[in-house]
This record gives sequence, structure tokens and C-alpha cells, in this order.
Amino acid sequence: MAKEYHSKYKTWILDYLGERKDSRLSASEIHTAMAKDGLNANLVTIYRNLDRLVDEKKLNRQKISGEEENFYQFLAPDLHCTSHLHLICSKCGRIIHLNCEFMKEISDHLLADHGFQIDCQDSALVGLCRDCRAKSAV
Amino acid sequence: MAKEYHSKYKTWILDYLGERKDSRLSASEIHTAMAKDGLNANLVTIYRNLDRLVDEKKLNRQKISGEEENFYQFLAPDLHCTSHLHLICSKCGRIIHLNCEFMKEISDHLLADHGFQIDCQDSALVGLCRDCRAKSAV
DNA sequence: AAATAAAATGCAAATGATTTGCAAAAAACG
DNA sequence: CGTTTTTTGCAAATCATTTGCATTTTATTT
Repeated sequence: MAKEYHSKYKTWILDYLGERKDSRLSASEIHTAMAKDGLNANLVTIYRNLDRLVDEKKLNRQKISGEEENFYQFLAPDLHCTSHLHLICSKCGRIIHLNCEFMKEISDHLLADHGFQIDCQDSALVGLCRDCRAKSAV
Repeated sequence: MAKEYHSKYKTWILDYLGERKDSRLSASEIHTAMAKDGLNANLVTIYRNLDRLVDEKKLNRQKISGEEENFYQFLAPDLHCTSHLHLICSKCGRIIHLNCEFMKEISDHLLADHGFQIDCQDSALVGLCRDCRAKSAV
């Protein structure tokens, strides 16, 4: 008879990120957005709920070169985020889920020719998305 | 008539990482290794020299998911590190330079099919190298 | 070799993201 | 309601990294 507690903050975070599957937000960005929505949690509470959600594998935590903060990203079973790579735009933060047949070629090649077994969850390809490339090519 | 100062610490760091092109070390690892070699610099000095070397594009600074520290990697023009991806073993830290023809296929595909222009310098594929995979498959 | 200028160093303290200890508030369940 | 367990907030700790500043080292010029 395990008790089922729930935190409104945790629910809010999951909903919020679930509506933004193509982006990744930092703890403080989430904190700010939540406050704008009238829900005032302590930043520590945000961190704790993010930790729980990562433990429950409902969110993914990513840190890439040049960033000082961790970023959190929605992770649902039906997104298959553990089996594909993510492209992250270094300008706007947009996430592109690399859900194409080419993905398999990459992992096969790495394994066959380099003996390397990729861990998609922790890997990320950084660069410029189409929109930001267009903007910067003024 | 720009004066040319040089720091023995900077030289030591570059030499040390230059002899370890297939690995990446953190500031404190470098600090420790340097001390073992009888050269005692303050950790702050290590940080400052690493910054300079990154500015001079002689080292690359990388941070990946799950790591709290920055890691530094030797970067020489003849290694073409800016135009290929790096595979990083999450277990032993080994770096594999993805210097193969397949690399071009990856970047071409990302650009053509996803409009994404990869920045190899900040991208890294994390996973298990051949040796660590063999060990963990006991 | 001494004087000057610029850069490199060490120390202490600041920073910024994240974590932790602890007591109080909220939720679950009998 | 009363008890138990979880969640929260606050203050303080932590950890990697950075900064301010006075001192030392180095390069270059007398």
C-alpha cells in the first residue's frame, strides 16, 4: 500500500515541457515560466522535481559544450528518444528528433567500423537549425 | 614589437595533452598530473592557461551530459578536429576522431534532409568504445 | 647590468548552478 | 481527527570556475 503523493509543481513541469517537445529548458527558465503562470515555487523545489522526473525517465537532462546550465527535455516512450539522436540548435535551442532511417546507418557504422556503441541519450549534435541558418545568412 | 612571454605551465599543458591526443582531461586532472611531474602551479593558473590555449585554438573545451567539469582536448590543425565528430567513451574517456568518409555523409544528410548545419566542435557522440564494451560484456 | 613595461602568478574572495540539512506545511490514509 | 510519509522553503553548503589585486616573473630597452 504505497502512498501516492503528488506535487502540483511536478505536474505543471511535465505538462509544460510536454507541450514543448521540440525545446529544452533550464531550471531557472522553468522557474520563471511557472511564476508567470501564477505558480510560485522555490527554485530548490523546481530542482527537486526535475530530479524526480529525470529519475522516473519522464525528462532527459542534457548539458552541452559552452553551456553552464543543465537543460531538460520531455521524454515520452512514444517519442523513442532513447533510440535516436537529437540535433540542438545552438542559437534558438530548438530540438530536432533525428527519427529517420539514416539514424540506423549512423549507429550501425559506428559499431561496425569503430566498435563504438552510441548512447543516444547523452549524445547531441550541436549546430544551426534551418531557420537560424537563414537568419544568420543575411 | 609585441613581446612574447611564455609560461612554463602553458607549455607543459600543451605538451602533455599533445602526447594524449586520444583523451580529454579536466583542469584538476591536469593539475594533479602536473604536480606529479614536479611542477606546482596553482589551480587558478591552470584555468587561466587553459583559457588562453582555448582562445588560441590549440585546445578544445568540451562538456557533455552527466559531467560536471569541462574537459580539454588537444587540437592541432593537422588533426582537422573542427571538421569531424568525436566519439567519447563514457567509461574510459577515450576519444575517437571520426575521420572517415562516412563523416561527410552524416553532415550532408543533416543539411539536405533536416536543414541542420552541424558544428563539429561542440558536438560529441557519447557511448562505449570497443574495449569498454568488451569489458562490460562479461 | 639596471630600469621599464607587460604579462603571469598566487591568494582570497566572488560567482553561479546545484545540492543538502532541517524544521514546517501538505497530502495520503487509516 | 491522528498518524505517517512526502513535499516544501529557507539558509547554508558545495563544487567548478572566475575575478580582483598585489606580487613576481619575463621581455625588452637603456
